[in-house]
Amino acid sequence: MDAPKLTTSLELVRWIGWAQMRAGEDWVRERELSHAQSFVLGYLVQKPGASQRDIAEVSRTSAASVSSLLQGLERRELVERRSEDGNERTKRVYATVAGAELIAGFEAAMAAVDETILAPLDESERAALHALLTKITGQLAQPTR
Amino acid sequence: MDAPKLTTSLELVRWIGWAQMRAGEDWVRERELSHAQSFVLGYLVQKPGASQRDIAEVSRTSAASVSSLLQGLERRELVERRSEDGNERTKRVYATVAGAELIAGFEAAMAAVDETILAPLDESERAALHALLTKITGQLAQPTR
DNA sequence: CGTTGACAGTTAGACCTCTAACGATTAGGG
DNA sequence: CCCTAATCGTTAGAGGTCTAACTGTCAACG
Repeated sequence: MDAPKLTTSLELVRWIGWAQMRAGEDWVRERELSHAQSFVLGYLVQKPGASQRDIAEVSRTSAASVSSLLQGLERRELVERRSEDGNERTKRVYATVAGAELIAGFEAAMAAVDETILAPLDESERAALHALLTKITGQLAQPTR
Repeated sequence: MDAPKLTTSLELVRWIGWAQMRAGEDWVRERELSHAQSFVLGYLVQKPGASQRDIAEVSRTSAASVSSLLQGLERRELVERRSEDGNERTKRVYATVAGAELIAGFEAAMAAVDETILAPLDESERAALHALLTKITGQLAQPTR
């Protein structure tokens, strides 16, 4: 999706964010992962043992989608589900070694994309941009971790 | 989708862009439009008479999706398709008055969201942000119009 | 205890988007 | 002219996400 006019700052933000997303999606596509799957896998690397409930909340998707999405990841042995703590109702989900390695590759690719996008700015400009963006995001609802 | 850590500038950009998109999606959802439909309708308001080919290219979606997407918009009388210029192969698409009104409401809503997001910045900060973002986007592939 | 209500996860069915294959129309070169 | 190739749009089938309804588990309270 292109931004239509690119006049206001936030149209520019939309455009940049979209360019990032497209690059990331290209990367995961080549590995036959969906955007949602890569996000969930990334979350599991940072939060091993998260419940499906947690995953649904953080990725702002439905519990039903998480269920089928994890089925796919489990089939490819990127993820494991177990019941623990004598709790048969909740399932804890863990990324496997293969899953963690995949995510490491993804994050490296995204960092490279970010570097490309920021290339036109020098150090002081980057610092200024970061300060302005931080000021904006401070006002928005914080992400859940 | 939340951004995971929010440390780098581009993670912040992702986060802001995502907040915008979510707000926009809420708005169109209430009107029973998909994100893709609202985008296409918006494009048609700016480019009356675009071909389906054009629409697919600009919205970076498949011609097949455009086809069924326009069927939905046509059923709701937000859009019209006609063949013109003695050309029976290409169909030209136009937003109806109702369609244009819907988009006007959408854009007003998005402008309000943007204002809320930018609220923490004063005039000079906004100018600085705009300059930095322009410098970045100048390097990226320009949108197709 | 036993019942009732809340909670975690799965399944069923609808919708939307995609890729691939297909008609139909147009343009261009012998 | 006509044959070929390219272009525009549609249809068919697969895959993914959503909502709603369901099963199974836990907790609380009489």
